[in-house]
Amino acid sequence: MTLLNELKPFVKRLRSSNLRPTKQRLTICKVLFDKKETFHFTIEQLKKIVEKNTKSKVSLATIYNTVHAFKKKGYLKEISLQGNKTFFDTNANNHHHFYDQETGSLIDIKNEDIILNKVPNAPRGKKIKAIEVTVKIENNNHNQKNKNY
Amino acid sequence: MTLLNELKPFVKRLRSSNLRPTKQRLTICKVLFDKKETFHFTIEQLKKIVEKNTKSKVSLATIYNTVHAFKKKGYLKEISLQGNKTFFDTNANNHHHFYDQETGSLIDIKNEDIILNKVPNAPRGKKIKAIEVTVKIENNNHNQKNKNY
DNA sequence: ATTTAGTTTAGAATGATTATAAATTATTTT
DNA sequence: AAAATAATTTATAATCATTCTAAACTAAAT
Repeated sequence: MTLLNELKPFVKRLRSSNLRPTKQRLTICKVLFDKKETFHFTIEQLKKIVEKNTKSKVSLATIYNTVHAFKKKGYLKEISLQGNKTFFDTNANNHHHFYDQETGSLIDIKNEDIILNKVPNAPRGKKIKAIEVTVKIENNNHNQKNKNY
Repeated sequence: MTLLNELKPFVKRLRSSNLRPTKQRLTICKVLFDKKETFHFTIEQLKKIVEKNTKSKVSLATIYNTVHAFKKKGYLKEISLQGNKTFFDTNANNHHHFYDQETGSLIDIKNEDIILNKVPNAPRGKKIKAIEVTVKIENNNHNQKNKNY
């Protein structure tokens, strides 16, 4: 009954999106949205977390299907990054990122911590949908010349 | 001899980067850097252009090798975008992009056309290497409700 | 001219993602 | 509540981009 209660809002949310509240989807919801903090993940990572939580296997295809369904409904954001792995973000609101390519680490920047003073007009017939800033970072000592102290 | 002359600067450039000026690399240089305007491309696109230009086959591996070598030397930039295909940019300077996900089209925004007024400090031990802004655009009439005129 | 080192190449290997089609499960209809 | 239906899950195959490999080739150095 505790279980039922904690899943109730997800059942509602899924139903309202025309997604059937299946066991798999509810587990994934719990893993993704029942946290204090938002976070970033890859498909493989999510699969592992879900399987650890449920102590049972979930098909990789289901993870892909569900993540894409959630993305389409606006519950998840796909993050634009170089490289071949796709990252997702449980923070679906507009916000920005620090990205360290050397370590692959990704850190959220709150929307209000970046202010754009000047933005060009969208090309003819188009309008701006979102603005995403990626601040690429590297180690402080990177490229530091050897100094003789 | 005309041919030799127009390739001379590329020979020089390659040599100075410790890259041997091979036939393939020189053709790729010509395709990439002998244009008035910079442009964006994928590996497959570049392969096609190069083969049309030389009327002969070039190995896909060579295209990959060369593009990565040029990127490492700073002659090309890899563009961060969602999706599985990697885009490169012959404009290696700092600049930003409009991106229309529906059409996949990518348009340069000059660095000076976006001004960031507020930027957060890099995390501890890190420094900012580059800032990239992606302005996502969509059709003007997207999501427009039907109106009865 | 010979040697050495770097480059190209075709094809194999890998890794992420998508497609497929049968089995299962949720919902709707009766 | 049982039967019919429609959506979902699943394992596996297929696809696609990218990287690896090792042999053949080419440029540069001796």
